[in-house]
Amino acid sequence: MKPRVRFAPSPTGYLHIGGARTALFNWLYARHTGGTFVLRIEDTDVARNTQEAVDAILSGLRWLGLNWDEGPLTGAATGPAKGDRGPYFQSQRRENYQRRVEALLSRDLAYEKEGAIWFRMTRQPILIPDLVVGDVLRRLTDREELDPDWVLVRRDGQPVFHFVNVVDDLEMGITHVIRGEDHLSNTAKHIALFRAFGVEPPQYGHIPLILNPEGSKMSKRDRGAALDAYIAQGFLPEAVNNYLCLLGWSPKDNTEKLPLAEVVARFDLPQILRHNAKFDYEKLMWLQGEYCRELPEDRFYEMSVRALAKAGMNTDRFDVRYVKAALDTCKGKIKTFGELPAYGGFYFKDEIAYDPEAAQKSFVPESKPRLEKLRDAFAKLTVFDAATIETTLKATTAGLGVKVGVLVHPTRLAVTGNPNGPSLYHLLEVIGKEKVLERINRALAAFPPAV
RNA sequence: GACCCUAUGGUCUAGCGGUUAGGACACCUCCCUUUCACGGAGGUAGCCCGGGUUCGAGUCCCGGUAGGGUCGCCA
Repeated sequence: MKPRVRFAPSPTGYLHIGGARTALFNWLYARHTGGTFVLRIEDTDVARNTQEAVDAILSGLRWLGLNWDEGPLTGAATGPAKGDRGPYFQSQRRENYQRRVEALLSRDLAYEKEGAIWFRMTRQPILIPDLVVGDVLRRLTDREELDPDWVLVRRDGQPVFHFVNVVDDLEMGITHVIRGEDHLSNTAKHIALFRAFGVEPPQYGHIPLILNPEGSKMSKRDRGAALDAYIAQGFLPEAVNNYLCLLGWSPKDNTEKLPLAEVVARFDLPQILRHNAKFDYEKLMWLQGEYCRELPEDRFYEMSVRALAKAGMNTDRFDVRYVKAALDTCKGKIKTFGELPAYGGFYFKDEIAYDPEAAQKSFVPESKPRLEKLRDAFAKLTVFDAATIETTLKATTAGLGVKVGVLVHPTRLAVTGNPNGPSLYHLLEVIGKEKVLERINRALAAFPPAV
């Protein structure tokens, strides 16, 4: 029988990186084994559920490319879904829970107390066979020693997580439960419930947690915790996926950068690590840079244009060849697309704002006549390409008896407003002689007067 | 507090009784480039502690310690 796995988030916040990693591991296992990946929305906490959170889960998974074989097609709880084990929103599965409660009640495996319905929990230690951790014998804690029973249905009629989770896994035919290790202790409750229903529990695989750099569970205030931040900052899903694969799983051969398709082929539960991993934003950023640098041109352009538009820069008013040439000088230099407006925005702006700190260093009285000399040399050029520009600039500095940097820095600042950026000679070529002269003149006017 | 999981450089990890303990990120130095990146060459830095087992333990066992998780009418 082919494995059936699921990702069952509760829509109470944003999709966080730990949830995304759990989804990814389930998806990988399904794809590796030819099994089925189910998405189920656990919206039983009516007080904390939000529609935005549901939408964020669906769009986040789609952005990562983690397509589900069964589950909702839209964020609407009563909307369309694919798969024949639905509904896939727990809020739409009330009758199932009711039926299951009654079954337990009728066999005295559950009872009512103080308006809630309680499960008669075994006092015996429960063996949790775990595909990742190994066999775990869970004993009662001292608190449970007093009374191991636990609530199935709250006084307000709402069934609790442990109950609905088990009922749904049972009815949806889930064969492997791959989830965070924070559920390991609670698995004893789940196993006992499955047995109460007369069925053997699914197989479990508890994966290690993702910790923040301080060493505790990632929370929303931690940098890098929210998936939508990556989307907003112009990360690439392949980079995020790749990094997430490396947190808690290892290809065992020192490979760091590997495409998802290869992970699908190599992924399996036994190679999942047993210890928690701290989230390393820098390493994710490194992978992001790697993937960004290798992006095919058309995708790079497409994402660049979108990032610029988001920052209010409309590239449509420029010639396509100009846009492409401009973006070419940025490719391989930026890591995320969120950096692009600040890095290469000068290509698409009319007014250049000078970096104040750099202006103080470069726009000094003694460099004014030098920059004027360069401007005059540029003005005489009939060919304005990178090579000619470089030769001209170097000849000018040589004539002045100064280092190349003496002209490079003020020129860059005058034309781009930034202390650094794409190759100066190439960016000047792209911008074109006319605009370059214009910008140099404008900068010259901004120079402080000589004393 | 009880129960459970875990323990290799700052971080992610390889290792599965005999290795000069390997790789990656980060960091430092140099080269390339008089921007910033990329790239190249070096470098600093590690087996939590204590007992066993063994001719020999990062590797196996036990005990500490430390970190994490769980003990809700949250999920």
